[in-house]
Order: sequence, then structure tokens, then C-alpha cells
Amino acid sequence: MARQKEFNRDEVLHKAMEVFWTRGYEGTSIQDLVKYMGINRQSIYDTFGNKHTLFLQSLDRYREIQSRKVFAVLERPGSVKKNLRQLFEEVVARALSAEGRRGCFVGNSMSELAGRCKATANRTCNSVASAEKIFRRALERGREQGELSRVQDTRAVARFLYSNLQGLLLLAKATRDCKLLSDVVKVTLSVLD
Amino acid sequence: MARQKEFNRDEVLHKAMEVFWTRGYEGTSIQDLVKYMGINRQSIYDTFGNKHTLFLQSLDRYREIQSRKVFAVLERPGSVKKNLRQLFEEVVARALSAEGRRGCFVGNSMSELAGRCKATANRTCNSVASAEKIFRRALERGREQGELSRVQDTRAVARFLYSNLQGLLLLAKATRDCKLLSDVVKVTLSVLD
DNA sequence: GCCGTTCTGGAACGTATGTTCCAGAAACTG
DNA sequence: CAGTTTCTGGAACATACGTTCCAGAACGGC
Repeated sequence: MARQKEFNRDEVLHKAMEVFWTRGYEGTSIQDLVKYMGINRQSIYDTFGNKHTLFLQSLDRYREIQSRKVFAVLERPGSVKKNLRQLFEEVVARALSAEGRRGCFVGNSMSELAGRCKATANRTCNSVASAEKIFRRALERGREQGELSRVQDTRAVARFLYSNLQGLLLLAKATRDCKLLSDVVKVTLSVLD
Repeated sequence: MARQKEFNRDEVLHKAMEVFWTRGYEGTSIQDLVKYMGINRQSIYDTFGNKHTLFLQSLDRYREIQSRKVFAVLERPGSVKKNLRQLFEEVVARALSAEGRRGCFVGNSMSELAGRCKATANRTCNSVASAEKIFRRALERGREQGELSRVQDTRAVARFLYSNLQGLLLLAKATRDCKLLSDVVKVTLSVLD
């Protein structure tokens, strides 16, 4: 029919995600988005609707991509306990890095918007459920392997682990004290022993 | 000299705190503050400087007042374990209430501002340290009473408990699932057994 | 090569923002 | 009561916001 889009939808959405992730919803202006996405104002509106729907699409993209990255380590064969330790250690390491300050986009969105935006509440709540499922599957496997015999209620522990993940990332926004975060991880993982 | 202020500084600061607590920094406009504080625009600037300094003063007020409230239960004589359980149960109950959605002002501020505002980072970091001290004192007492013999590193556990408090309050913004939050509390407190 | 569609940049919209200025009323001191 | 200070409400400021409109350029299909 006619002219093609000169940008890749997924690429610019990814850029938008990074901006919202870093600066939050209210803290991000359309001007910021134009600048970082590298496309025209009008193209943003044509392609993604408005600021709010673009935000939700960014959040969705994060939930698809980033969550998979963080939890991938749990799929590795061998000791589940070791995998969980690695996951938390990686989270701490990233939280302490330069760009770690932005925390977790899901956690940030919960904090900023979930209370007053139903669509955000649904999405973040869904992420909690997904994480619970992933953690739980790992814990079940650990039990089968006989290394987590003390873990009775795998669902409760899975929820606990995710809550700790979010707590850690939140604390990391205020402090760069590695020992403090490591202490939290140490005690968190002690429930598996 | 001259005319007195017609409002009580602490009272209106308290109002400001509630607004910032509920809507966040970016989410709160001066117009909102004028409305909720019940005093004139100009009086706000004369008394508190500008929006940012008013925010910091609100945060300080929260840290003085509210934190004391939450941790008061730990000062009660008797079982420390029981006190800790009550603290977490109260937090869950409040989180599930209508106004609980606003979470913890310190946690909210960490999430929204600590990454890019040093003054906020310092203040919230300070709150983490205070909470750590309070939790730790309680844990030490529990050890003296012989009911927390399994708790070795009281500092680490204190930090862990605060991280869990924040994690819980964050999750409560997305879900009203009481069972989920109770599960987290259950596992959290299990490290004391 | 022309038609039709869709891209692009920039201007424009109305509204809301944080902040300041101003004139007048109010209350304390002498 | 007079004088001085400080409060008060409203208007005004410049800027920034999210969003829409427009004219023209760029590309596809015929």
C-alpha cells in the first residue's frame, strides 16, 4: 500500500521501557520519550496511543523480557539451593552497579502506580504470581532432589523469596552498603537450610 | 512585634506529610498542598521554602512520628518473638486497610527519589539504620531471655526483618491477598525458631 | 510516473506546573 | 490609637506538560 515505518516497533518500545524504568511514570515526559526513543512525537502517538498506554506496553515488555533473564538461572540443573544463591547474589551485584539504581520496573510500578491504577495493579500482581510459580517449581525440584527437606510449604517460601527480592532492590536504592544487602540475602537463604 | 501565624506549623506539616505519603513527590502538586494543608500558597513558601524542602521536612516528620508508632510494640515486656509477630501482623492488617495502600512513606521515597536525590537517599538510609538498631535491640533482648538462641547474627537478622517489612508493604500495593502476605510473614518469622 | 498512504518535523493547543508579586486585612507593640 | 509587621487571597509569571493539527517529504503499488 504505502510507506513503511522507518523504525522497529519493538526497538523503540524497548527504549521507552528503559526510560520509564529509570525515571518512573510521572517522572517521564513525552519530551524525554521523543528524545530517547529517537522517533517523532506523532509517531509515538500513532503507534502506542498515549503516554499511559505506552507505559503499560513498556511494563508488559519488561515483564516478558527482563523477568525471564533474572529467573533463567533457576533452570540450570544441579543444586537448586546453589541456583537460588546465585540469583540473589546477581541481584545484589546488579543493584550495586551504576544502572542498578533503577531497581525493578515491576517493583517501581507497584510503588508508584499500583495503588491508583488498576491496569498496573493487575499487571504487577500477575508478575508476583508468575515469580511465585517459578520459585515454587524450583523449590519442588529441590525437594525431589532431597536438598530442601526442611521446606514444607513451597508456595509460602516462594512468596517469601519474591518479597525479599523486592525488599532488597528497594533498600539498594537508598544504600550501596554491600554488607547490608549480603546480610539480608544470607538470612533469607537460611530458611532453606 | 506583629501578627502571629494563624496556623500551627506542625499541624500543617502533618497534612503535607499525608499528601506526599499518599501521592508521592511528583504526584503531588502545590495546588494539592494548598487544598489539603488548608493554608495559603504564599504561607507555604514563607514557612517551608519550596516544594522540595517541604517534602524533605514531611519525610523527616514521618520518620519521627510514624516509625515510633510501628516499632512501639517491640518495647513491650515479655516474649520478643510474640512482639515481632504482632508487629508484622499489624503491618499486614494496616496494609490491607483502605488507607494502607499508601504503604510506607520511607519506602515510597526510596523507590521514587532516593536514586536521584541525595537528601532523600540520606534520610531513608538513616531510617534503615534506625530500624536496624531497634530490631537488633529487640533481638538481643530475646537472646538474653533465652528465646532466640538460634539467632546468631542479630545485625543481619535485623536488616533482614526490615527488608521484609518493606517487601511486604510493596506487595500489598499490588494485591489485597491476605493469605499471600501472611505466607510471607510466616516464613519471615520462621528464621527466629 | 502518478496516486494514495504514512511517515516526519514543527508549530500550536489548552491546561497545569512551581514560584513570585502585590494590595489589603489582621494583630501585636508601644 | 498609631505604627509596624506578617498574614492572606488572588492575580500573574514563565515554563512544562500531554496531546493534536498541519504541510510536506518519502515510499509503496499500479
